[in-house]
Amino acid sequence: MAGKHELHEKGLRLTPQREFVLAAVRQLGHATPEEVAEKVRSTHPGINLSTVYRNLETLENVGLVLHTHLGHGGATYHAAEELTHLHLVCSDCGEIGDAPIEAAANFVNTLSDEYGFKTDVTHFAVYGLCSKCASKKSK
Amino acid sequence: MAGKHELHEKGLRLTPQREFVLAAVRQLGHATPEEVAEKVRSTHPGINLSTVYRNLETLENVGLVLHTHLGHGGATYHAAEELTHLHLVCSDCGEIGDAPIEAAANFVNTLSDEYGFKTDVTHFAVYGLCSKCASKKSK
DNA sequence: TACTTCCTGCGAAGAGTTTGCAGAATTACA
DNA sequence: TGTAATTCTGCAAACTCTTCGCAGGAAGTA
Repeated sequence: MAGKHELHEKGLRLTPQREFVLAAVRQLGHATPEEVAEKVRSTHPGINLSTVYRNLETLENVGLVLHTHLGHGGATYHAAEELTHLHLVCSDCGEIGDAPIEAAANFVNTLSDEYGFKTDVTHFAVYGLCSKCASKKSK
Repeated sequence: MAGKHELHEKGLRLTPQREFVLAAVRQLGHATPEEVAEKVRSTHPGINLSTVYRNLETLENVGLVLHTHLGHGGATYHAAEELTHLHLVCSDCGEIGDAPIEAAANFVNTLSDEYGFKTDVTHFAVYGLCSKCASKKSK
């Protein structure tokens, strides 16, 4: 699966901790550093939180993972190749939904054409009410 | 300008601290709690940071101010009546630009029609490269 | 004015993240 | 395969940002 060389190619050393962190990010989809640590501990109990933080940063620097801000303050991490969707964060229930990037295509073009702003769609969270909470409120 | 009654009408007591916090938010446009505190201290030096936090929360509860997440973690506060624009946060220089809400109208409709998601446009930040940084990079 | 209730300042506590250091572990090279 | 150079990890402490408990003080009410 995850060839060992992808870390070498980036000039990084191949340590179990680093592999586990990368694997955890890929499995979790999106996860906070804390969640990544928890996941990693299921196979590598001794891993330190600092190590997770440092590896997330390192992996982000070489482009293997990315982080997004979903609002509550902390960052959440994604495998770079899996970040192909928008995040719809419900202000009511906190649920994080997905929508394809294409849904924002017009919006991105508008901002680019009219304001010269090159939107990084993969990095922003969209706030609002999910369909469940919206219908709950209209009752 | 800011009639004294607007706080009374919300069932809040009228304290100098509270008035200053509200005034600071209105003057600053968008500001972190720390910035609000700094602003308030220019006229009311002794104000405590906790007081600022508590008043921001109180004022938000009654709908006079709102907060948005611009990404770096902390929240920034706005006067409710002034929050009529999108935030374009530059990932490179950190500058916060504005765009009218209408620029997102199509996007909001798309999400509503296709995913049932009711976007709160005033609460989300848009990440990307501002025109200055974008042209810098293309050189 | 006197009373009730809310608000403020202060200090401490809590969550989340970063940093310095010493001891491993990994890699490169002979 | 052995050895040296360098990076990485774990641990503990430090830091930032935010919240909380408490006691005194201020605002509102009659």
